[in-house]
Amino acid sequence: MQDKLSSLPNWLDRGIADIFPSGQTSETQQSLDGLLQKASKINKPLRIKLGIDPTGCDIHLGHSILFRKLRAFQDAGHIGVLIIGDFTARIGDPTGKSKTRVQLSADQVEKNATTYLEQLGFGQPPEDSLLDFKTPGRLEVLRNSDWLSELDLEKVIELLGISTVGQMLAKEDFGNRYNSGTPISLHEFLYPLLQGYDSVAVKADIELGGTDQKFNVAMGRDLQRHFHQTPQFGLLLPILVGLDGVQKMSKSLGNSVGINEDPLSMYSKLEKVPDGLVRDYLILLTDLSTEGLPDDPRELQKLMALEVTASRHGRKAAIAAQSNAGKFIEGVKNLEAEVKESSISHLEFPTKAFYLLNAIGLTSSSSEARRKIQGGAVRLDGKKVSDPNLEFAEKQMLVGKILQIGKKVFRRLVL
RNA sequence: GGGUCGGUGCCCGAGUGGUUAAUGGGGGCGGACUGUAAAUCCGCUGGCUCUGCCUACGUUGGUUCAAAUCCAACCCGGCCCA
Repeated sequence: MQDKLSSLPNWLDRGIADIFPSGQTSETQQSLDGLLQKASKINKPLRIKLGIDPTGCDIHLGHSILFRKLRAFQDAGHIGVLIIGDFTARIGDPTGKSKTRVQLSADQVEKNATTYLEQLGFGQPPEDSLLDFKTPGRLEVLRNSDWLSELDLEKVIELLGISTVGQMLAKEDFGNRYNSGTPISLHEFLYPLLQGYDSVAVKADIELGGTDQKFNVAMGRDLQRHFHQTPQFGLLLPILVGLDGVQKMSKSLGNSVGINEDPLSMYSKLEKVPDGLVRDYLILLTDLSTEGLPDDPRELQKLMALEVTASRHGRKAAIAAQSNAGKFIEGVKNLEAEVKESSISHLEFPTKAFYLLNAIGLTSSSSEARRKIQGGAVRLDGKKVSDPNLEFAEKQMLVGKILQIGKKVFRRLVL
């Protein structure tokens, strides 16, 4: 097992959670290593499937692990087959879900897909983007509605016959939901089958996915076998734990870092990930060698934040972000150029402190603004504001000053 | 389809006629501390230019001076039976 893994090239081996099948080579089933060697011998690139659900709009670092690996395959000369699950998105992957997904309109799905591709670097030179869209023969972008919307009932029944209720309930998410009495709709059983059918449709040699996709990827193998194809390999990558250090990175959990966030935000978020995660982040999100890393946890944190930021924005921007982040922490005194500005020109004077906070969007309600002030979180030019009803008679009392909530949120007030 | 139990704030979960914007826990946010963190302690956690007003306990109606709490219908779900 160990030998087998180590025989893989380094670009492929780094940060892998699971490869299956991983058993010894047999007559009918070769190892992944063997498959790669054969491909290079006969000069036939492999087809690497990666499916994405265009349900949200923002790609975060957690997603980027998969794209980074797909890119590595591209750079090694293989074909990335990016499947936009425009059809399956309408069902919703039940993985890890306990609630019904909102049904997306076809328009919305299409819009999301476009945003996804832009974020992945569509139209950009390969050196600036996550995936290589430019080099001929390295990427296919497909939509699974192309083949899934063609399925007739007979075919659907055939697909349903390939799996059993027992197998479905053996899937962790379904099993948990079933045992805890949480509803499972029948159509959700279709999701793994349809995703598996994608593998048949694109004749995938390898499918990339997070470890939570094991069931779906394995289902792809079953379907390929059923349709007389050579079953794909499953290459599972770890799920990135989010900034909270507990749950997987997810925008809705508020523990994520968007792939296109500005360098300062990205760096600031990354430099405070829990110590236990720092090495994982380095391995999964950068190409940095794990040899000779600093022992001091704080230094390691900073290094990781710098490297990850650099991988997205370039080294120069990352270094600037690191220096600015330091100023944020030292406090408002040293803060100069890099503060966001908020216009107060639309405000009517006299105005009260809590109203100001809400009007420039620092809080989501005026009640919240009152609470923040009462809780001692608000400062104006470093001086604590403790009365929500504090009045400012005219603009001149505020222009140029810096309004602060907590330790990390600053706004310079301008006209 | 029948029986039965249930649907409460971001989540879980108390409350079964009246100091209930609704106990408690989680999460989140803020303060102290610190490595910017973790752990710990403290505070906040519906909306509104707020000494007050408004909207909230699946939905809609009803009973009552008064309902999350009682009644009816409907919607949604679990379990058992078919």
